[in-house]
Formats: sequence, C-alpha cells, structure tokens
Amino acid sequence: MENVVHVGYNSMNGGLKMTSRDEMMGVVQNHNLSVKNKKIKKPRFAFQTKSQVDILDDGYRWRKYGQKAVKNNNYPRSYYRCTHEGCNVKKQVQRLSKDETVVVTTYEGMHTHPIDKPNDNFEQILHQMHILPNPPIPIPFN
DNA sequence: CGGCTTTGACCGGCGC
DNA sequence: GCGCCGGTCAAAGCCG
Repeated sequence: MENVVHVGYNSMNGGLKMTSRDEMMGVVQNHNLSVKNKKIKKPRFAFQTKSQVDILDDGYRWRKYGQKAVKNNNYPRSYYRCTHEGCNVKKQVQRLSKDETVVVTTYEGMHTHPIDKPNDNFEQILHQMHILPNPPIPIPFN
C-alpha cells in the first residue's frame, strides 16, 4: 500500500476492445509480504479507466472467482484469475461509487506466457507499462 | 458438453 | 477470544 508511483497515461485512442474509455491513468504499487525468512515484493499495477463497461478485455482469458461488496462503495469488486495453466496472475475490478463511469483495474503479478487471443495494440501498451514481460521472465512470487 | 459465473461458505489476519 | 473484514473456495447452474 506504500511506495506509490504514478504512471500517467493518456491519449490511448483506438485499440481496446469492448470499452468506450477515453482517458486512462495509472498507479503502480508494491506489496510487501514475508515468506519464511525472506521478504519479496509483489508487484501490483492499478489503473483507472473511464469506461461504461465493467469488462476490460486486455487480451488474456480471465476466470472470475469471487465478488465482494466494498465498504464506502455501492458497487461490488470482482476478482479474476488468469485461466492459463501455471499462470497465477490475478486482477480485481472495482467501480467508484462517486463516479460510476470510472473503473479501477488492479493487476497482481506478471504473465509468463504469450497473450492468448488475437489482439490489437493494447498489448503493446501493456508492454510499455511493463505489465507484460517482454521476454518471458520468472515470477518472483507464488 | 465444457468453460465460465454466481453466490454463500469458509478462512486467516487483525483490532478490540 | 471473538467478531469483523477482505479475499478465496467450490458446488451448482448458466450459456455458448
């Protein structure tokens, strides 16, 4: 929850499917957790998207595994996991109660496999934001 | 018929 | 220790 770095992003025109967002900005956070004696960092990438639609299709296949109500928020939060075998990447999607047109998507971890479905240039944007590994790299956790 | 949602139960961490 | 809270499990059902 600390060590917050802002990764502003705007003027992404065209590319993202199934959304009608017109502006995007991001926040990068690092999660600290202790495993045995070691402390490793769990990368978390959160960015807000102005969209009417909940489902932001980034090219990966996600399976929903939970949904919980959020305090101080009228809208629930959805939990997704990457369906690729051996890929433990998770994400949460949450909608702001103040502005229902804003969707917050939080990615947790990195994908170790190529994108699963034909996609447009949003994949390249994820590469730029270092959400995707350019060459496959090992996950430092899980 | 297979992959995915749905939804309540379950669980571990934390504060009182 | 107990109860709340946030996250996950898993059975059943939906839908292509």
